[in-house]
Amino acid sequence: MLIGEFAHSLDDKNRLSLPAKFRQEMGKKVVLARGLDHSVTISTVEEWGKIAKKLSESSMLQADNRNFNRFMFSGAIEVEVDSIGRVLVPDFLKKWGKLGTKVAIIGVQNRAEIWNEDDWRERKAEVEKQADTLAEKLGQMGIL
Amino acid sequence: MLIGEFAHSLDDKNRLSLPAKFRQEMGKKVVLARGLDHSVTISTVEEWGKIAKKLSESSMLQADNRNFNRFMFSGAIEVEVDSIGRVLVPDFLKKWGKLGTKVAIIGVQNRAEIWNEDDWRERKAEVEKQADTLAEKLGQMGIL
DNA sequence: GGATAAGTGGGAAAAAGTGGTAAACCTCGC
DNA sequence: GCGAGGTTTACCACTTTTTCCCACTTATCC
Repeated sequence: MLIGEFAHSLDDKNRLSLPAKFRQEMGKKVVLARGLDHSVTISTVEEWGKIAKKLSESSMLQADNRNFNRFMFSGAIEVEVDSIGRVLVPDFLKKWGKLGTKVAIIGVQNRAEIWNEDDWRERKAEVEKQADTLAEKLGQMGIL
Repeated sequence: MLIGEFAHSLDDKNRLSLPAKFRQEMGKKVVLARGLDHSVTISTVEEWGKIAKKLSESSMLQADNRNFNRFMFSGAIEVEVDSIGRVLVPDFLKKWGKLGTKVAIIGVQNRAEIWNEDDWRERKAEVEKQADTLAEKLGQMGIL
C-alpha cells in the first residue's frame, strides 16, 4: 500500500527520485502513464498489465475507442528504476502533467501519482475545504 | 508490449528509425501495412500473421469484406530492419499516412503506428479535450 | 551530535538518431 | 553485348541524447 505525500524535484535531465518508502513495493521497473486530471501515475508492471488488458478488451470497431486506446497506450512507458531509486519522466508525460521542477508525489492505494506542486496544493486545499462534508459522509457510512 | 510516443523523422530516402525501445520486440523483420484512420502500422511478423488469419476467417461472402481484405493484404509489406534499426517506408504507405519528414511513432499494445506529426498532435488534442469521456471510460473499465 | 540514509546534481561514456558516401544492382538504349 | 544513367543497398561518420557512475548536500535516526 502506497501512502503519504512527498515533495520531490524533477531535475533538468527529467530524473525523479521515487520516495524511499515506495521503492521496495515498486520494484526495479515501473510504468508511468496518463492519469485523471492531468496527473501522471506510477504503477508496478503487474498493475499496468491489468489496466492494459482492460483497455484492449474494448472494441476496435468504434473510432472513439481506437483513439482512446492510442491515447492511453502511447501515453504510457515502462522505465527502469536506476540504482539509487530514480526514474526518467519522458517529455510527453511531463507535458501532460504540466510538470516543472517541483512536483508532489502522492501514494494512492496501489499506485502513486505525480503532480505539479502548485496544482496539487490547490487541489488539496479544495479537498480540505470539503473535509466537514467528508467526515459527515464517513459518519453516515459508519466508518467513523 | 509496445507503448510510448516517439518523434522521429523520415529522411529523403524514406528511411525511418524505429524507437530503440521497440527494436527488441520487433525483431529484424517487420510488416508495414495500412492502418485504420490513415495510420501506417508496424507489426511483428507474428502479429501480422494473427491479423491476417482473422481477416481470412471473416466471411468472404460479402463483397464488402472481400474488398476490405484485398485492400489490407495488398497494402501490407514485409521489410527488413537494417543493422542500425531502420526500415524503408514504401511510397504508397507514405501517401496513405500522409507522411512528411516529421512523424510520430506510437506504441498501441501489440502494434506501432506511424503518423504524420501534425495529424497525431491534433488527434491527441481531440481526446484530451474530452476529459469527461476520459474519466467515464476509465470508470467503466474499472480502472479507477 | 555522529552516523546513516535520502535526495540532488554533474561529468564521462555509451547509445540513439540522422545524414551522407560509395558500392552494387538493375534497367534501358544503343 | 556493352555501357550510361538511375536506383537501391550497405556501410560509415557525425551530432545529439541518454545512461551510468560518482560526489555532494540535506534530512533522519539513534
